[in-house]
Amino acid sequence: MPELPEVETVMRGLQARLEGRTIARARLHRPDLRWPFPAGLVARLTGARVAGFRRRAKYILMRLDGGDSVLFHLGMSGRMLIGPAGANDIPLHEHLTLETGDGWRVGFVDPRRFGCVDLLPTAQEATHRLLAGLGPEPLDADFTPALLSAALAARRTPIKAALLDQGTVAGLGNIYVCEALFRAGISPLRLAQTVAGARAARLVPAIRATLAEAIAAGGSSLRDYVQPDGELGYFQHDWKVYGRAGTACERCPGPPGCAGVERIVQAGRSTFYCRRTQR
DNA sequence: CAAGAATCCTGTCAGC
DNA sequence: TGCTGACAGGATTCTT
Repeated sequence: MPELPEVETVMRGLQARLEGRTIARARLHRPDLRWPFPAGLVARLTGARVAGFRRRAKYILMRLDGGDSVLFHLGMSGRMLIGPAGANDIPLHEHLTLETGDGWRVGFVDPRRFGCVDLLPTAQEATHRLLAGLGPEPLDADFTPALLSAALAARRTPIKAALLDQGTVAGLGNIYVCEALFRAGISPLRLAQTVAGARAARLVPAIRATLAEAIAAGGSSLRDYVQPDGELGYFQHDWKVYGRAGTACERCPGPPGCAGVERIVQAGRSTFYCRRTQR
């Protein structure tokens, strides 16, 4: 589920609870998620002070005093739950539990186990195997129409697939790609290399605005990014096309001119779009 | 090489 | 109410 805005919001929630605190206790409840947990993870976490956080694409990096970073990826179903420390029972599918010196508990829950956790020297974040190949951050100033069209110039795949490729631009997933293409008025079926010039000039701000609005919604709807049940980061969204097949497209007058939002399948994944306004 | 398919895993929901 | 099959927001790895 989590794409860039959700990951950003989860990270801010972790920041509020963990930054500057000491991890008094760390527990693993199984040996692996997508890959084995790194050797020495629990030992390194225990007693460590959390120096800060950053996000890169859909990865959360928790920096520890002493120069190591813990990398988290939430996969499809990963969640962070917080609550008071002390309870010894482990919620279903909670695989890693942290407890802070000031009495908070953070649990990493991931039923499908597509997520991952790694431990690396902070100085090597940029060259880590999972981070090295990532494209530009879409909210950074260097993500420009010129940069995007250069990245797309040789791509003979639909723009939908090219934007899902984390090497083109980092952090978009199926939902935000659909939403950004709708906002930009670009068909998901369009060949990636033809997204240049005016189309690239529309797409970059569309991606930025779609993500920024979602992050803002997360920040305003949750106090300290925590839901009442202790879940970090998730919030209600108002999609324009995602999951809305068969409903009216808000930009169109309706039938017979427009069939409304349609669902198609591209590379095995659902795409939602309006064929009248997205060209 | 690039692009599409298969794959990991569990939960949920629609339909019978 | 159970059962079955389709599907889910990711990203690597395998095939073509």
